[in-house]
Amino acid sequence: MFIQRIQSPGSTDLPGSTCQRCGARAQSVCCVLDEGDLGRLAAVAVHMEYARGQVFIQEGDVAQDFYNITHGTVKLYKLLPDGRQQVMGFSGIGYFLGLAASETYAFSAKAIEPVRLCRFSRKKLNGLMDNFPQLERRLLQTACNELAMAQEQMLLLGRKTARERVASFLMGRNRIAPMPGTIALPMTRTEIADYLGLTIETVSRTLTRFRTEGRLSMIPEGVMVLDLPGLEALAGGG
Amino acid sequence: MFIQRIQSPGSTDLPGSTCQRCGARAQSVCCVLDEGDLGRLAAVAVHMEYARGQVFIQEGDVAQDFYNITHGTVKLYKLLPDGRQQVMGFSGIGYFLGLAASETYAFSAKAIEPVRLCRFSRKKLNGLMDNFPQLERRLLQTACNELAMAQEQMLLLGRKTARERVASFLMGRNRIAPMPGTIALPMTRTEIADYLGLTIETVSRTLTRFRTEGRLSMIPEGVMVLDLPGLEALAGGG
DNA sequence: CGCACACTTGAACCCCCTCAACCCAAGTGG
DNA sequence: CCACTTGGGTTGAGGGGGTTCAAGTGTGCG
Repeated sequence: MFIQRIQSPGSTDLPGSTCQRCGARAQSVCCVLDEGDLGRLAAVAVHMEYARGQVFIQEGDVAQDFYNITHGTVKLYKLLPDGRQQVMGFSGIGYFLGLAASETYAFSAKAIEPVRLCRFSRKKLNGLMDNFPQLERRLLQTACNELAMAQEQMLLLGRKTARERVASFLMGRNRIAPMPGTIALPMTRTEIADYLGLTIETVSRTLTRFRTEGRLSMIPEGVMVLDLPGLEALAGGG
Repeated sequence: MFIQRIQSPGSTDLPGSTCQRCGARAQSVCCVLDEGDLGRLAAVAVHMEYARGQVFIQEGDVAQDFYNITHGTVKLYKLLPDGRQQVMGFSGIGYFLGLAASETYAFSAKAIEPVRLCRFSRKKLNGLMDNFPQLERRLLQTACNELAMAQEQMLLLGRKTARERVASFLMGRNRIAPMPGTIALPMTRTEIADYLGLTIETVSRTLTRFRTEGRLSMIPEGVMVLDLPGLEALAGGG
């Protein structure tokens, strides 16, 4: 449960330089800032690193910080009192965490791979937003995107069958895959099940059935798509 | 399917006056603007009225307008190709509709009661946001609230039982009820079912069972809560 | 080796869905 | 006035998709 603070080596610790050479910059909200303004962002950013399995946002805690993921994957989830879990999503590089209207976090966040991220204090970022309206507009866009994805997931959870859910999940992963057709699944079957509102057994059986139907093949890191049109049709509920 | 355009009578049609005396102002995003700025908002607003059953936003259509509800209730929903329906939410007075990152609407909207609303062109409102950053910040808050509610609904759809879903729905309605304990249900059982990821029969049976258990009593406009603690406990999944 | 963890597979069960009948109130039209 | 229709709601019987329970496989690791 201990938190490791990453300090840049002296020569690269000039103000702004860390943000300017950040690998996640192009994919994150930071991309709306130019080289000069990045310095002011870097001044309020703290680099963090978490090991696999670490929970770094706890539902209900006071929301003091925002996070921007630069490496790895996290899962966002909510729990019921008896332990039932619903995963809200899996977030990777460039993803902005912590958007919340209320004073407390609405969900927990756990690293499912080794994760590196930037942490910003809410207060300081609010100050930054006053000076950089394009940052605020970008966050509004981000929030709207999140909302659209959440609504798509509500359709899945409320009305799709198990086969349609698993197919939808795979097609969603395929859309963000660096090499389409080869889908990485860094999360466990349990986590997939908790994301899709199913049990681990149903997920496993459904994947097996997709395999025996020739729609995909299993590889160590995930799956390879063999029948893209078929899976897309299933995912769309057609 | 025809759309009625409401024109204010001459004497009240002064710029800004319509917004200043709007009953929904205090509950809507407009509340961040002062009396003077309201005039510029009123200049870009068009008052609309829709009868019960009218669909005024169609999923997939180009998103040219935002809407702000001043009277009545609308349901927001998505459809699968075969007709399966998922209701994303029921929106009442003061609610801001049309927040969308993409160029097209992500859901449809139907009036389930006679509805009056203000329509703003996206373009004009974007121009307004440049001048009134507090409006943009309020929209960001709104979007974050929506997101939190959507995530709570994902937990419901993915992990709660039928009883817990209906109880959660009733407690949610109770929270926004003008007289707590007396819950208005302007939507049909079918619409409740499509909101909760259930069938109409299950919703009906569950309500009947709550009644026989002495948890509520049915009234013409909705239900009256008799066992608030019990329903709250059920809703929370306890 | 032994343990933990992730995953798969089988069998039985159950919650909710499907199908169907029925009630009731509000039109509507002769 | 009654006959008929339509839409919303309730209730019952039966079936099925997914869960639950259980056993077994594979794999990484101290």
